[in-house]
Amino acid sequence: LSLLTLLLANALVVEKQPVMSSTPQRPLIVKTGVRFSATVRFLANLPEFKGLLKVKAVFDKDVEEILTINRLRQFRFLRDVTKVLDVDEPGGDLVAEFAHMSLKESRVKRESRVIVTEELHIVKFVTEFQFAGLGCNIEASSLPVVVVSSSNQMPAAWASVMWCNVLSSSEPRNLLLFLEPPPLAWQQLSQVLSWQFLSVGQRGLDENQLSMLRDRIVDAPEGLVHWDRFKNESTWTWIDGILDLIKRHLVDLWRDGHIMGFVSRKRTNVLLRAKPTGTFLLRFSESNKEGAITFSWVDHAKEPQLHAVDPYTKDDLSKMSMPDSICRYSVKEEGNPTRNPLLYLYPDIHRDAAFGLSGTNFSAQTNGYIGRTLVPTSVFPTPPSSPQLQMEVDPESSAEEPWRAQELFHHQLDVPGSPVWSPPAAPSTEVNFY
Amino acid sequence: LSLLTLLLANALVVEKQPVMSSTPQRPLIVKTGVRFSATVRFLANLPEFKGLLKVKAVFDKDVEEILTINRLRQFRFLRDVTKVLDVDEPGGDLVAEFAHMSLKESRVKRESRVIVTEELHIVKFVTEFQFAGLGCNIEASSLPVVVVSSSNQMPAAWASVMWCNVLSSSEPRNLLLFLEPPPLAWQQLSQVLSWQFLSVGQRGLDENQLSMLRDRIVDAPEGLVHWDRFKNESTWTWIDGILDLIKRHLVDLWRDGHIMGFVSRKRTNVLLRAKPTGTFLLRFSESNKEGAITFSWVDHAKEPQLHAVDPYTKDDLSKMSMPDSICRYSVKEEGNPTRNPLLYLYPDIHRDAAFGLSGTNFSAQTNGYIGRTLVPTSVFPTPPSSPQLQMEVDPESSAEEPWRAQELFHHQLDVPGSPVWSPPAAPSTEVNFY
DNA sequence: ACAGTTTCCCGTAAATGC
DNA sequence: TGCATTTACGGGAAACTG
Repeated sequence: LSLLTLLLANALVVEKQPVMSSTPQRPLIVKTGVRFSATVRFLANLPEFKGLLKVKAVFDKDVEEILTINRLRQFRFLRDVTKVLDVDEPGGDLVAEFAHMSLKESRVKRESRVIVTEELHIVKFVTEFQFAGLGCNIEASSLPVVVVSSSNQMPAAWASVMWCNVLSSSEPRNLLLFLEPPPLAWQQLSQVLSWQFLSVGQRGLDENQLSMLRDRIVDAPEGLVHWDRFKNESTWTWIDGILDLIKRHLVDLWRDGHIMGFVSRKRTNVLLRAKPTGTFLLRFSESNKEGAITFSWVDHAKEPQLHAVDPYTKDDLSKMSMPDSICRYSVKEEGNPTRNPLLYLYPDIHRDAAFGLSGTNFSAQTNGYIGRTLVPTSVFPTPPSSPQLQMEVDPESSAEEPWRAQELFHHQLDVPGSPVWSPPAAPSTEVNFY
Repeated sequence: LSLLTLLLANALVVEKQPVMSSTPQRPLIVKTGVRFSATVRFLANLPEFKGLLKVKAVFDKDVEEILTINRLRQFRFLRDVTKVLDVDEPGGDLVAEFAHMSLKESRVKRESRVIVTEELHIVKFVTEFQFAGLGCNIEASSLPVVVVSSSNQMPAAWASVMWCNVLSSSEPRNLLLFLEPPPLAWQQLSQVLSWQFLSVGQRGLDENQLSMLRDRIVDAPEGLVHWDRFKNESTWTWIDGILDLIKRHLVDLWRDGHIMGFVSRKRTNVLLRAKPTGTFLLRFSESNKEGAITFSWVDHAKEPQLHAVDPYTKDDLSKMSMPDSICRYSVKEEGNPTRNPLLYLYPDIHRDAAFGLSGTNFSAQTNGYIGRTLVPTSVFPTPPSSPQLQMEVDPESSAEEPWRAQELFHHQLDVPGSPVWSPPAAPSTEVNFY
């Protein structure tokens, strides 16, 4: 009998994914009061057990030892907690699908050294099996679960899940991981980060992007990243804000590799300086707390000169999409007609080839009304009037004469090759979470 | 004893208002699962009853006769349904405050000829009073209550409440009012409508506005408005959309009387035609299903000519406020510098006096980044230019071909005196960027 | 007072019911 | 199938709680 028990214990497998999210991007985080689902699959294909195996979900079973050290929050299921294993399709496995699970916190005094998004919980599925008068219990366990009560906890929860998943390959499962969170090698962390971008934006991070992130995140010479440092505002919160920005507004551009994104200001200057006037690139703001993206362009009017527009946040992009913001961008200099200084996406893609003449342009009169459009506009100070503006505007350049446009045209023909940064061929590096 | 009963019955008064809304604009509508509060006050100041009167809230008490005709939805309270009358402040009345009431629908088969937002319900507060071994019951009743389950039912619910409130002064309370809803005299309805605007926007409707509404709403010569007509899309739904627009984006402008709003296109033309070029007014779109607002202006360039911009919906106004949209509005005519054609708010208030140089203007460079602003722009076709070009003038024309830039440049120098449009005396009529 | 955490609730989208 | 009505839940803000 004990042999049978072991066999069955290894035969139960738990699949768990959030309901409502067709692309399960952020699994293993459960929000109280929001339903989720789990499927338990009996791997040994023994249809003769059909109807005999009743599975029950139990939250945080057998973690008493944890509660003596850390008094974590306790939760209970609201409904739907037992199912009978049954064949899904003819000849298929025995499965039980828990479709409408939902957690509610049991109000007990919490007393823990870790914050709630560092609490790791477990959902166990227990089978009680009656056979020839003898009973035995079989269990299957979910991956560690982070329970949140509000979506404002999602970024922190997601950080925990990432950290956990990286460590699970090397360490035995440890629900008290965050009491003494081990550091991660950059090599490991970078892969998980890249996978985030792949998951959210259908494209991972390339060498150059990872290199910039490494410079920003890793300070220790050994190449380790510590949990406290990773979790702080200028690391994960910053990256998560960018992921959010991509998810909401930039999926297409990111997927197509039109966003260099993680590139320092210094390197931006180096790259663009070697290019003709009007070459620009997109990069994420390094200072902005919430995700933000800006474009920088080069102007060789007299001497090489670099400009960057005030970064766009999600609020800005909800007013006008990035392609529109680029294609309609206007610079106004006193005495000159407005113009769009953005001509070539680095290295040498024509602006409209990359960003299209997207969306609605000026609409004609409709129904007797005059159409209108918002035009993103920057005003450039005119040379004589701006001595106090210490910024990057070269007071001499100012593009007032028509010959300058000729120069632009000349540059356009004179496009050299040699892309310093080339988009990766296909999203490659990935970490499998399932 | 029966005398005492009567006395007490008249002495109970119910105050009812939604929690969470400091200005109780839309009361007597309760949403399932959302808490509301009610205060029951015992008018006869008899502190000796303190602690003896227990009040219980009952939903739809004694409306059995209604259920035989109309099988309405049934609801029950989730919690907090009994309170003991107590003195609030020293020497004050006896009151009971039901602070956390909330309704849940009891699932029974509904079978009614009216839609759910026409169902009228009642909350009764019942007192059981024990005195010298004798008991008597005292009741107090709320005003009719409309119960909704989602905020998408609020406009319809609000229509019912308005209709009800007008009729309650002339008719006895009738929970089956909407089986045969009586028509309303315009005189009555108009007052309620005006009060809505007062409540939402701190200013009621004036004679002219009401007159326009009357023309639109009342068709019967007797001056009656019928419920079915009022409730339809082009009446209440339209008005409610405008109320919503005011509440979200236009409170200040409405309060200050800068929005004429309800004025026909024809009358707009008459008013503006008699005014100098650049005079404009704000009116609500009559065709747009959701609330929308437009501005019309007059131009005496050659012959008197009226223009109106494509109306702004709440989506548009969430991208840029109305004052900003007005103060930064730009018209682009080929060969001319852009200009703002809006000079004087009807009758003769200078634009900036009414709408200020509101909000953030073009910000200079911040943190090394170049500031940017959205400029609402319309392109006007120029008479002589090719007829098929009358729309779709690319605003940027990005100076890619030198001859084209020269042409633009030439045009710019060749600015004719623009006799059509004369600048006003006060600060610059140009779009102010700083 | 304050930070961490949860609850509340609008508005939209999806699901449900008839 | 379509419409009426309810449920689901993300996200922002208020409320809670030590």
